[in-house]
Amino acid sequence: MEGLIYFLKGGRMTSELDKRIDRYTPAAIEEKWRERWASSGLHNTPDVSDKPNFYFLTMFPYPSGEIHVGHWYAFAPPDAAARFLRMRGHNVLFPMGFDAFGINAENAAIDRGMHPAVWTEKNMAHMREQFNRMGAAIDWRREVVTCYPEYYRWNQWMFLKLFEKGLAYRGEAPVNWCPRDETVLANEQVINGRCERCDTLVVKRQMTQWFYRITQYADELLKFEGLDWPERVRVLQTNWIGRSEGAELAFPVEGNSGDEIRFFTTRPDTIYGATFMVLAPEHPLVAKITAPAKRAEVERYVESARNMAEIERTSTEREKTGVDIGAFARNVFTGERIPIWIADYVLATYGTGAIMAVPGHDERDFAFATKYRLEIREVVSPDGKEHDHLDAPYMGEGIMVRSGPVSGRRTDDGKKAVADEAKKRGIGGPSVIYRLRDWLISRQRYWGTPIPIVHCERCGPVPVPYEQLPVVLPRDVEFTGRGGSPLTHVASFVNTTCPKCGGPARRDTDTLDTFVDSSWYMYRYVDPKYDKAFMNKDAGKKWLPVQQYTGGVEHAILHLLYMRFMAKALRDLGEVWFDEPALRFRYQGNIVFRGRKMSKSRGNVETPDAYVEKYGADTLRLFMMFMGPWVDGADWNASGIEGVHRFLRRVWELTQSDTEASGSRDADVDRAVHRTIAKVTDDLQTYSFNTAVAAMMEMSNVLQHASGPSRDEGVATLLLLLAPFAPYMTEELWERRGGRGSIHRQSWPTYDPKIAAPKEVTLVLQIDGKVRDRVTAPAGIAQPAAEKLAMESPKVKAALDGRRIERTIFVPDRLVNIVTRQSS
RNA sequence: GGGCGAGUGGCGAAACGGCAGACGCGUCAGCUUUAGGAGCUGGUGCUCGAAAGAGCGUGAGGGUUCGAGUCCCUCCUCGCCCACCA
Repeated sequence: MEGLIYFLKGGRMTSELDKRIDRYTPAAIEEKWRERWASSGLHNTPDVSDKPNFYFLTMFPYPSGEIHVGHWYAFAPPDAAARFLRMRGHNVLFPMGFDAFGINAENAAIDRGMHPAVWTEKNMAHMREQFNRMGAAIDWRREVVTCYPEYYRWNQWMFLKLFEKGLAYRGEAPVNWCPRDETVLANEQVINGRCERCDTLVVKRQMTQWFYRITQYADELLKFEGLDWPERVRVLQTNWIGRSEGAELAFPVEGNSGDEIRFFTTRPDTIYGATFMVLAPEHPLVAKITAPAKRAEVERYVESARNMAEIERTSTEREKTGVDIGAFARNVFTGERIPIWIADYVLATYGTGAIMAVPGHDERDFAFATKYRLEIREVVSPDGKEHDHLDAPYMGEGIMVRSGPVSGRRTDDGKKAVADEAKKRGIGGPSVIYRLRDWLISRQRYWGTPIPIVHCERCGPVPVPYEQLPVVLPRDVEFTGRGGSPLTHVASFVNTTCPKCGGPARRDTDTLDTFVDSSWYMYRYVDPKYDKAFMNKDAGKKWLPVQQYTGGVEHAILHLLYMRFMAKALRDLGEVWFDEPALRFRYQGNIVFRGRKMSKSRGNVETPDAYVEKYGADTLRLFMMFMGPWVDGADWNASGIEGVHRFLRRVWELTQSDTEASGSRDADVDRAVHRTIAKVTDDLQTYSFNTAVAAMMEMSNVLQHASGPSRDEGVATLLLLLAPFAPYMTEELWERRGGRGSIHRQSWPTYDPKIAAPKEVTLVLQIDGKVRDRVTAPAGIAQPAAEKLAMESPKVKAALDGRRIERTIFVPDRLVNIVTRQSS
């Protein structure tokens, strides 16, 4: 069969027999071109060519083992978009790699006894093969794999650079701990109080960990200037960073210790209503200032808060609890002595871990005060009148009452007045805080980048000297799944000497969060084998920043925020020359299966291989793009795949049949062709793949019923338009029709608006907005002529009977609407 | 509880404020075929009607407009994100 296809190539079929034999056989065609493209290096991208460079990046996958339909959805449409840009005259870098570190590999090792490195290699080999079957135009020479020492040594290098700059630090903080994975998690990896990976309830633990100081860039990360990113992603990031303006103030603790409680508030104007204070149970002052009589009760409460799962503790449904610690602070504005409580509704990790409670004007404080019979005082009134009793807290703006010298002011004005007054008295002043916390980057896991730090009893944490990088992850370890990270048990790795004093020391056994790996991989693609720096800057200058980035919305906060942070940090280290790593971002929606996320544990992962086998990769690519709007994702249902396959077969048949070399042009066909060029070009720029495919289907329907030179040219044009979508079949047909070189190296067709413009239009005739008739008119018909046509319509005449014409609306080439009034 | 997004045929969907349902799936009828399949031609929102045609139709209700799936308000349902953030 295959031989026959080769034999027949280029020739037009004449007999019925030949026609039947020379059918579309995707399997043979696709294999043939996979080999040819690989050997000719068709997808290799030079750093310099006669065309302008364009860096088109799609988020690299985790090597989970299988390219599933979700991957196809993420990669096939961007591949088409990248191919389109190539035909439009760009030198497009479309690289691929693997985000190869991570906990799954380690779990596979524990479950199956296979080393994570072996498991990962096996998976990558399979997935590369699947990428190739997809027909993705990937330059594999530029592949990046994050678990190789030549990659992660630069991860370590960056860590040390950030450490020098104070952007990486070791600190004690209440952190998220997953008891099952036995590791800490970043805030961003806790989903509904559960571990992102294994769904186990996360608890808070006080631990010493490594952090990247992302909060230093909070304000800059809120700016999206010059970025063409979807509104949705910008909003998600903005909310995640959570900027709040207010004041940070301090009230002294009663007694001689000189202690004070610092707190943040967005409502300094309500300070005269602060009738008590609340500390987080973990607040460092608790142990110090608790009254001896209350100590036992307080300790019990602190202990129970510590053991509570994060989700339970922060549940809004739960009734508030707390304990009076028997200490007092002074509200320096009212001069009053106010009680200090601890309660777990105050979070140690936000602000200063302490609040002034204003029950009259805060819901949570109101609920707490009501339960524990604490004073609720009105200090803001909507109308300026004082009320003796509040049934509910009043959170709105208004006139300040019972507020000493600032009474009678409006709250917006009072905010500033109180903050200024506090500053004058030396107890604080205006302040801004963020919801965003520093990025916790250390993990107690094996399969990741070792943190290049040595702990010396005498010198403390000491950076590994740059010339000793990489700190290689030891291969021989035992995977038991218990007893913490396997690294802690590898004596040859752990025991070392201090680079500073030469004394005995221990290596840090934590590894870096894999989101660190992926925060800079786009710089590595330009020259992944470069061994003098994390990036070959000469090559990088030709490509970066990324002009188009695509990936799933689920990374809107995690990866996309870390990636932006890393670019800014590297910029401040003098290592990159731009503020933002990716100028334009577009996301695809999720592919779900019967309304649920596909996952191996649910056993509902759909593999594309069977469809590729049956219909070919071109069909599956096209189907992925035809299903619906790319941003919306889809519930996987392959029932429509026959339709796109039939379309490809029809295109194939179009190119097989005889055509008339002579004959006259057909204006209708020419118009359809040029309109389709316009539509597909437009849709590819806006990622509206589904309507682009629909337009090509319409075009092929027109061509099927046409003949002559217009048809022949139309078929050639259709192949070019279809090339980014169905690269294999179009390449085969291009060759058979005697095309020179690869179809993928051809120029994208252009269209003539004059040819695309319709000659005739259908004018809709309306009476009072209701459609009464339709007439055909020459395009560009003027209003008077159109109105005349309308008045000639019998249906319009009938509908106008007994009505007086008030006015007429004319929309060129579209409609005439006659507005009437009942004549009396 | 807050924020964002979405509700259109049996299904996936399309529609610069201007012919609702392009394109495709499914389905029905016809042609073709020994048969199955594939292919081709045509129909297919709902209701009434033999037909011509008429009426009704974009989650519900109101509004703006000559004209609303599209803009505004209220509500309902679903999805995503955040969720005691001071």
